[in-house]
Amino acid sequence: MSKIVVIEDDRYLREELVKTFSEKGYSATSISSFNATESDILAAEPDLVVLDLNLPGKSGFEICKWLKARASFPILILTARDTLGDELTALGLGADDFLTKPCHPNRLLARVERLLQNYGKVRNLIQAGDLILDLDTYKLIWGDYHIVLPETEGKMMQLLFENSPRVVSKKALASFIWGGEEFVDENILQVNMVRLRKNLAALGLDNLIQTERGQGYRLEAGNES
Amino acid sequence: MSKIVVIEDDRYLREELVKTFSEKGYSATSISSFNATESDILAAEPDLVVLDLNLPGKSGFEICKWLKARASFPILILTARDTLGDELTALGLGADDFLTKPCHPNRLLARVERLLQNYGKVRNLIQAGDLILDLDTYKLIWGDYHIVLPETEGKMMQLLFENSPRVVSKKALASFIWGGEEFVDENILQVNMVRLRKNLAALGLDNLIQTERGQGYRLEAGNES
DNA sequence: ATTTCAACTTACAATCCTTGTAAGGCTGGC
DNA sequence: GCCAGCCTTACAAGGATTGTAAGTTGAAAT
Repeated sequence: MSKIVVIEDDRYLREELVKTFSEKGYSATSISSFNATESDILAAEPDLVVLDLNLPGKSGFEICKWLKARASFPILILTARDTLGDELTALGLGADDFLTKPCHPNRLLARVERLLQNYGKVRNLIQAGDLILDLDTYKLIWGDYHIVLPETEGKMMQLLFENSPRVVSKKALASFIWGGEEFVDENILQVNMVRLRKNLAALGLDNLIQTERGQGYRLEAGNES
Repeated sequence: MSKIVVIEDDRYLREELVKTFSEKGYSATSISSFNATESDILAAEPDLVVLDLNLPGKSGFEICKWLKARASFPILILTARDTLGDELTALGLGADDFLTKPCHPNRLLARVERLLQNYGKVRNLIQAGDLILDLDTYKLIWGDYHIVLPETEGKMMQLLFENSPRVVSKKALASFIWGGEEFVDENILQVNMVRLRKNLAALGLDNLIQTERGQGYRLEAGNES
């Protein structure tokens, strides 16, 4: 059965949620320490995340955005703050649904069920800014346009997505694409970078990938908050 | 701007909704006669549909299912019947969101905005039963599994999807795939059918496409209501 | 201004995937 | 058993993708 991870700092509600999901047959867990929240979530390999916005330390918005850039599970925001602004922000960052507390368990379950069914792990989609990348086919979506990249270029895109907007070294790219330990030829990487950039330009994305001389490449994702 | 079509039999609410959307800059229209609802909607080429469940004649559920099999725009159900069962049914049929009347305009707008942004026309997805087909890449999704079909097989799938569960003649398939008027070779169609079936079997979908001797092929989509 | 090294660019050939052709085998209904 | 309709397999042409080779360009430092 699907695995759900609950991110909620109120202990009572957290356990209530886990119980609700468990009773419905889901494998539900939660995170109780919020030091390395994001990586803890990734490590748990969830099929869906229920995320509170008010957490000690980092904001739920940040976590949502971070996760969406490197994983494809749906994120359901569950918050006490009933602001339309919050809802718009969350949905803009890629959140898949937005419910306010208190929330009837059946309503929550219905939404979770739908997300798992419709937008679940099957669609390997990751997101950076206003770009979406399908990891199965390397279809890149931007606004009304899309393009299907060949595998090598798609993998480059993937690693750049996952680290956006940080710099990715050529070494990291090469080992991600070809898996090899040592880094024999650096020319082939550049060739593929040219090809990728050409494909992106055809889409209208001209300066998406920037070169950091001596360090590597960086993807500056588009308009977001 | 995106085009929204409102399907609602209550005249007052219908005009209210159209006005709400228009003021936000959408191109909103509605349908006032419900004789050929489904084809009217398709003919309007919407980017999103707001659909009431209680309509004179056919049920909203039927319309939702029919549309999802041959178009890729998101469908938002807006209904007065606040039953959890309805919500589950609608979402199971592929509806993308579910709101109950009365509904604050801002809430509705926020949801519409999200659907257009996240799951809009960009992703060319059509649905038949529990299967999903991406028309850009011909990625076929079934539960936890997926496969990427080559173009020819993907097109076969598409036409079978759009007519499911009715029979599609070989002639129709051939002219859909190759466009030609006359139907020269029928062997190539069978070859591709074998390949498609082999690919489906690898996914676990063994008897998905049935042969109707002398008539054509038929796609019997999986478990649904 | 010159040097130097990283980054960029283009052309070409090997490889793999997809497609159509060909030829024969199977099957259900009469 | 016969025939039309359907299925199956093997093969070759064509195209897309990938890596190789061999340069040219450009920016920082002297």
